[in-house]
Amino acid sequence: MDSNSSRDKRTSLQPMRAAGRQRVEELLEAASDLMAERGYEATTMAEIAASAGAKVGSLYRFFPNKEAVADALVQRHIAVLEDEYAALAKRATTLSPDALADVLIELLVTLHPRVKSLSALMEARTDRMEIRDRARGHAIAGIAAALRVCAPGLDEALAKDIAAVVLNVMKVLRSMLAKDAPTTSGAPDELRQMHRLYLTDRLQPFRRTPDGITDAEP
Amino acid sequence: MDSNSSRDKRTSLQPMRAAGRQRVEELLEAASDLMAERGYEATTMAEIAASAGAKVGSLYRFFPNKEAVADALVQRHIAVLEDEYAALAKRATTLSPDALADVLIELLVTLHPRVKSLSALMEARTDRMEIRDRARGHAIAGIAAALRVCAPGLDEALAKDIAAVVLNVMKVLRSMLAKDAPTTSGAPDELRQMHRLYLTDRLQPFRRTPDGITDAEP
DNA sequence: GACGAATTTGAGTCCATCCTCAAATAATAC
DNA sequence: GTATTATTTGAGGATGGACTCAAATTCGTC
Repeated sequence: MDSNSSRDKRTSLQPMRAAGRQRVEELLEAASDLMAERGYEATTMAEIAASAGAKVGSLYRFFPNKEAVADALVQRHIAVLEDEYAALAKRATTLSPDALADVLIELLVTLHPRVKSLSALMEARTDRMEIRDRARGHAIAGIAAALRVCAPGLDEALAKDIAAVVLNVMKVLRSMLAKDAPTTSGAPDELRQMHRLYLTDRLQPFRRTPDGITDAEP
Repeated sequence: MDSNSSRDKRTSLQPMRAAGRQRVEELLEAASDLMAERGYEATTMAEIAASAGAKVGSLYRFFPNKEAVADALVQRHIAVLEDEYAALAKRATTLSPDALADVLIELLVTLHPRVKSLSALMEARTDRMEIRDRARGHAIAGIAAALRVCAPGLDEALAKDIAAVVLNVMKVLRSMLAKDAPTTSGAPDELRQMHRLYLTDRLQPFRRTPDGITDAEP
């Protein structure tokens, strides 16, 4: 339908020079920090620009509106997650369900510096939810794939259901560890414990063994 | 410090007549519905009034500002939760850990009609977070109390940590069952399963028996 | 029904924030 | 150096939504 790949929302140019690309980086970095800190709504376009050492005009040169900034951030976060899940799927062959549980649940925490504003952006309510839905879909597919590497024979649909649970546990752990966390100190460990119990229970029947695959017994 | 109990934020009168009390009910009901639907920020004062068949002026007669509306809603939600947790603590003597796990996790779901906007309000970022923190505190204390009735001897601090986990699981289940839920259909059951496994594991050592209390063994 | 008090009204003020744009400046090509 | 193109600037325009208030209306009481 579209002759070129640009969004039909008004004008917004791709940066053509090194300086422009650099600016875009700075703007997105600033936006990510601010939105992670205050949330999507509470972050203003002027703040983003100022925090990147620029003026609003520059911001609007590269992004047609505020939502486009959020979308660009989500896109980048998706890319990071894709990479990490791919890497994890490779490692998963050598991991026991227990070990996989631990790696999975810490993933969002260790990845935090690279996807700082992800949770704030996933919570934000905007007109087009499509990108956010895709992000969630990618995350679940990635986790499900890792699970099935570790536990071959695990039903595809079931793997996605389990992945949805795992993703939510990851989110809760992240929120518990946030700096203004209003939770008791032992809670994160309890959460980890619950997650381990659950994944062990779910993956044990399909556990990969050195010489093959043990069959399930109900 | 204050001579009377009213907030120092401008004027706002208590309703003096039946009509006024009725209006306040309608306004809060409308506010709860709208905020549950669209979130705190996206709900405007004019919408709240209109949805209750009133004009903004009436709304501002009883509430000094938007935040006061949210606070009043949270207050009411807290009261509902207090009641429910108290009732649950009574029932808990007769419940096995398994049964308690099931009752607990469904609580926020069954209570939903009465605390519709609670999750939206807990997410909202406003100046004064104090009321929200108290709400969370009450919820955790209520859950912890129920746990300790079911499992006497459970350490108080540990009970709170477990309660924090339970509360978060409840929240996730609620969000999974929301009408625009973006999750796979089997996910809620998986979540319930995880919760059961966890609580069983945690409470089993302190399980109440017909003739007393079995001691813990690590 | 007359009086005062509670309630309702809705037009209007104020202000924050998104977004625009024409002109200035900097980088690149030749 | 000059022409061209990319980038920056920052003062507004436009909008929307929180909040105000004086006047109108309704309610309760005697």
